[in-house]
Amino acid sequence: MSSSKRVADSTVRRLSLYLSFLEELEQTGASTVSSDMLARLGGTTSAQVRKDLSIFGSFGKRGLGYDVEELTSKLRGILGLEQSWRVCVVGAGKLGLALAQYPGFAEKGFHVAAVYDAAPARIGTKWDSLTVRDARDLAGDASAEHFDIGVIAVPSEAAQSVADQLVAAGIHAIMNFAPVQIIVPPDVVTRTVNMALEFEALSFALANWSR
Amino acid sequence: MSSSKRVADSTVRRLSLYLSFLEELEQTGASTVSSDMLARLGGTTSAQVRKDLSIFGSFGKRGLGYDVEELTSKLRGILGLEQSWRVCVVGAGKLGLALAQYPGFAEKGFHVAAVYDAAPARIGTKWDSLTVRDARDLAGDASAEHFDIGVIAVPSEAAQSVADQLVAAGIHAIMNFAPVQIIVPPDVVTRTVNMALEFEALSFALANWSR
DNA sequence: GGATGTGAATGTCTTCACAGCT
DNA sequence: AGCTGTGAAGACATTCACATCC
Repeated sequence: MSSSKRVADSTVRRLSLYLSFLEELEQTGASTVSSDMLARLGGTTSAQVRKDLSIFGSFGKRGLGYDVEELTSKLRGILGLEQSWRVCVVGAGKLGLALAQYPGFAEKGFHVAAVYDAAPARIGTKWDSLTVRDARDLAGDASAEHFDIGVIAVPSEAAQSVADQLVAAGIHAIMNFAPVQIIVPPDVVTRTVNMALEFEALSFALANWSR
Repeated sequence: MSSSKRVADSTVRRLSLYLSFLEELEQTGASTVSSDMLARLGGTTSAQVRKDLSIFGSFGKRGLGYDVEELTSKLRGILGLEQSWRVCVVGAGKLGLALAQYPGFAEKGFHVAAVYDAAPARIGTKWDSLTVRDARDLAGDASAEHFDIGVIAVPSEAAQSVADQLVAAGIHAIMNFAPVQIIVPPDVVTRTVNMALEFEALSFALANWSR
C-alpha cells in the first residue's frame, strides 16, 4: 500500500503488461487466471509474476489463481490509472499530433488538455477540439489548468529548455521524445523514449549476430 | 572482438547515448574526452562508462582520456552503424509515415527501402520516393530486396500476423510499435516500443509520489 | 491437488578502489 | 598528477523450492 520501498522499473513495466493481458482476458469472459498463464503471455516466469504482485499485496487465492476482475482493478489502482491525468504536449509537429489524436491514449486516462508550440505558423491551428497555443503561455496557463504530465515533442536543441519551462510550471512528470538526455530536479520524474536508441540496439544485435 | 559474451541491454543503450554525445563533441572540435565527462552527459558514473567500453576493448589512454574521433568510430563499429541497414515498414498509417520521413533515421544508416499496407485505399499512395506496396507482396519482395529490419506499425490485432510474415520472409530483426508482446523464433531479435507502457510508468510514479 | 506467497540461493549489473600507464 | 582498466565488493533482480492455504 503506497509503501516506501522503491519499485524496480522492470517491475512496473511488467505490471503494465499484465494489465493489458488482463483487459483482453476480461473480454473473453475468463473469470480467473494463474500466474503461469500471465507469465506465458508476458514472456516471463510464474515466480516472477508472483513476486511482482506480492510487492503490493496478496491478490490471489492459493489453489485457484487470481480473480481477473479484481486483479485488473488492483493493477489499475497501483499504476494510477483510476484517475485521469491532465497532459500538456509541447511541440505541435507530427509526433505531437499523433499523440494528441491517438485514441488509446485517452482511453487509458491520459487526457491531452493543451498543445503548445513556439512557431507562429502553428499557433492558432486547430486539431479536433484543441487549439495550438503559444509556448510562452505555458507558465501562465499551468497554475490554472494544473497539468500532471508534460510531453516534450520538440527537436533536440529545444528539449532542455522546454523541460525547464515544464518544471518551472510546476509539472512533476515529463515524457521526453527528443533523443537527448534531459536534466531535471530530483522531485521530477522523467522518461525518455528514444527511437534512435532502439534501432541502434537492433543494429547492434544484427552486427553481433555471429555471437 | 565480436566476442561471445552476452552484452546487457542497458549497456547497449548507454553506448548509443555515448555515441550521440561524441557526435556532438566532434562538432565542437573537442579532440579528447574523459569517462567522467561522458558520465556527466549521460547521467551515469565514470566507472560505468569505463566498464561499458572495456567490454569491447581498451580505447582510452591513461592520464588522457579517449580520443573523440577514434572512440566515435569504434562505437559506430560496435553498434553496427558503419553499414547501412535496409528497413521495410509494414503499416502505412501515421506512425509508418513519420518513420519513413524522419531524416535522422536515414542519417544513422537506416534506409527505408519499402513500405507495405493491407488497406487497398493506401496501396499505391506515394510518399516522397516511396510507393506503398501491397502487404501480400512482402514475402515475394523480400528475397530480392534483402531487408535487414522489419518495422511493425500496424494495429495490435495485426501485429503477430505481420511478425510471422516478416519472419517467413527471412528477416531477423523486428522493431515492433504495436502495444503487444510478439512471439518469434529464437534466431530473431525483437524490440517493442510501447508508448502506453511508458506513460503508465509515469502514471505509477505520480500515483506513488507520496513515496 | 493445485496454485499462491515468500525466504533463500543464484545470477546479473553497478559501484568501489586502486594498480598501472602516460 | 591525471585518468584508464579491472578485480573485488556490494546492490539489485530473478529463479528455486517449498510451506501454506483453498
